[in-house]
Amino acid sequence: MSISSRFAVGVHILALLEVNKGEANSSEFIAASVNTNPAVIRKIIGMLKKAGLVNVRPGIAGAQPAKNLSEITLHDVYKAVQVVQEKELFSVHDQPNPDCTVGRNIQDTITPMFSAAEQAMEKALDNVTISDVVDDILRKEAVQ
Amino acid sequence: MSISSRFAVGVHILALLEVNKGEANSSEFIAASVNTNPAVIRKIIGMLKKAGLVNVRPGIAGAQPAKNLSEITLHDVYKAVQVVQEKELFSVHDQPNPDCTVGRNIQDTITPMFSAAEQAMEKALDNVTISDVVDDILRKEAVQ
DNA sequence: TTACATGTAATCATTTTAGTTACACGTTCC
DNA sequence: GGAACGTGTAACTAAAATGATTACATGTAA
Repeated sequence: MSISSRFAVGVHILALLEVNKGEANSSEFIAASVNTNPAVIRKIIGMLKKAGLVNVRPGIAGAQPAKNLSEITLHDVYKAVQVVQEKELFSVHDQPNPDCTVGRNIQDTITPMFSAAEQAMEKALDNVTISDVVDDILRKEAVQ
Repeated sequence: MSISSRFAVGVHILALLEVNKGEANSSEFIAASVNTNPAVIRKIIGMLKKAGLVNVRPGIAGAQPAKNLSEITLHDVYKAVQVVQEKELFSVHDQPNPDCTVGRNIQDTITPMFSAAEQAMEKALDNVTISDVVDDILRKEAVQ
């Protein structure tokens, strides 16, 4: 199972806003870059907006970053697009047998262990900003 | 999206083998503790066997850990049950527009970033062994 | 040979995702 | 005011993945 590509698309969108900052960046234009449907882009941009990462207004083409891109981390985007929603990244089988020693304790035991691993991942995502992403894209572009 | 509960079930099975080590631990018995179907248990045990974590033989009831439980980490189980198979934990949208600067570089840019986060998570899973899980279960059980 | 266990394939229902369509609503400009 | 264009959002669809279930071949032991 894989994590929703909404995450990667969210990063793509923010990077595109910077690289293409002279343009209007309508949902249709962004959709062409991502290669998907404009409605999908609008939905994801709506999530980024709700998280305070971009500014966008109805009827006006284009979106703008709501803060400096060096202040937006991959973790911010990860949270914004609700990759895991209210649920945990790791799912635990529910309703194990309460008549069994392991069954009645396994959930309480492994949940914090799984959370620790999830937090380690999120911390790693905190170390990379959209600015880093843009820099890397432009570096790769210059080399070619 | 959540990571397959196969992972949690795999941990459950290994812990049960230890806590209940006097018994036969047939797939039917384990299924009752996990609260699922015996065939599901057999499939997961088969994966654990292939990874060298348990010993089990056709026709003979029960499975046994193939090594000391303090030498089996959550990461070992994670890999054994193929939570992410050959794919990455993070999925990247494919076929972004090659005519766009961001589109033709985004995949190569974010893939290693995502991998780093994934590895941070796996490293955290390496810090916990099945022995730790069993100890915690028995500790919780004693308190009640 | 009978009883019981594992190994494994096939099928099904459920859930989630992304894609698609459609339309209400906001903005701009003539 | 109205035409053109854009965002916001809901509804529906197709595809993919998961876990559950059933069935049966194969292995073991008494």
